[in-house]
Amino acid sequence: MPELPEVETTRRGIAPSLDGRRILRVVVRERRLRWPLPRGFEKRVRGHRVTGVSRRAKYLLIATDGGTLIVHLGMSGSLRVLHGRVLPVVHDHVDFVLDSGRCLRFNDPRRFGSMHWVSGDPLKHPLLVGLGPEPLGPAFHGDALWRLARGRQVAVKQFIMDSRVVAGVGNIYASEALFRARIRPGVQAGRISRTRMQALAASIREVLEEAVAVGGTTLRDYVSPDGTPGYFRQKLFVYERAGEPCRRCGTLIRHRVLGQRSTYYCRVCQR
DNA sequence: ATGGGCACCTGGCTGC
DNA sequence: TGCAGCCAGGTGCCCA
Repeated sequence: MPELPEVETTRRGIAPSLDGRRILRVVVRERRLRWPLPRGFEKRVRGHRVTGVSRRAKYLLIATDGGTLIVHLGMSGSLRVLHGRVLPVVHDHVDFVLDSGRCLRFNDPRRFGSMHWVSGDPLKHPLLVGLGPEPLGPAFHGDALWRLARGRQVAVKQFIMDSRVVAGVGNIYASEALFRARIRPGVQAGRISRTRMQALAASIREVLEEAVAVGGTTLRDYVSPDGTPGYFRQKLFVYERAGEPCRRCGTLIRHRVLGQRSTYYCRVCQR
C-alpha cells in the first residue's frame, strides 16, 4: 500500500498529535508482524515522551526522550490517531495510548509491516544503515545515479527500486518516473547516458514531490491518518493503465513483469 | 559484487 | 453461490 508519499503523508498526519505527548500505555494484540514484537516491547516503549516524528525511506521514526520507535507500514499497514476510546477492529494490532487521551493505532492486514524499538541512533539500525540517499534530499542527483549504474546490467526500473541506490522509490512511482523521463523500464541501468540519468533523477524527485503535495496515491484502500484518500491516482500516467491510451501520445499502455513486479510503460514515448 | 527468486501474509477480484 | 487461482502499494534473505 504505502510508498514514500503515503508514508510522508502519514508522518505529517500523525506528528501534530504525537509531538510532546507521553506514551502512557502500549497495547499489543498481535505480535506476529514481519518481525515478531519481542516480549517486553510494551514496557520498553511505555513512559517516554515523543520529541519528533521523522522519516527515512519508508520507515517512520518516532523519536522519544528514551529511544526511537521505527515503524514500517509494509504493503498494507496504516497508522491513525483516534480520539478517546474506540473499539479495535480486525487487524488493529498495536495501540500507543497518549497522555492527551488520544491513541495511535497500527492496523496491518497482511502483517508485512514492522516495529522496532531502538535506544541509540536509529540511523545505525541494520535496517537503515545501508540505505541510499533520500530521493527528496540534496545527496540524490543524476550524477550519483549514473555513477552507481556503471557496469550494472539490471533493468533500470529494478535499479531505481534498489534501496541502496536511492531510498524509498516503490513500484508505482518507479513506473511513473520512468515515463516522465521517457526511459523504458527494461533498459539496462548501465546503458543509460549521464544526461538521461539526470532527467530520471529529476523525474523521480518531481513525481514524489507532486504525490506528497496531494496526499499520495489511493489505489484500493490507502487512507491518510485523518481518513482522507490520496489524490495522486488521477495524475498517474501509466501505473495500472495497461490497455488504456497514453495521455501523451494515445498509444495503448503496455504491461510487463520486471523483477516480479508489475511494470507499465508507453512503448512510443519511452525508449 | 551482482542478479534472480522466494518468503512472509490477508483480502479482493475474476472466471469457471 | 462456491471456490480455486491470481494479484496487490515492500523488502530482507538465500542461493548461484
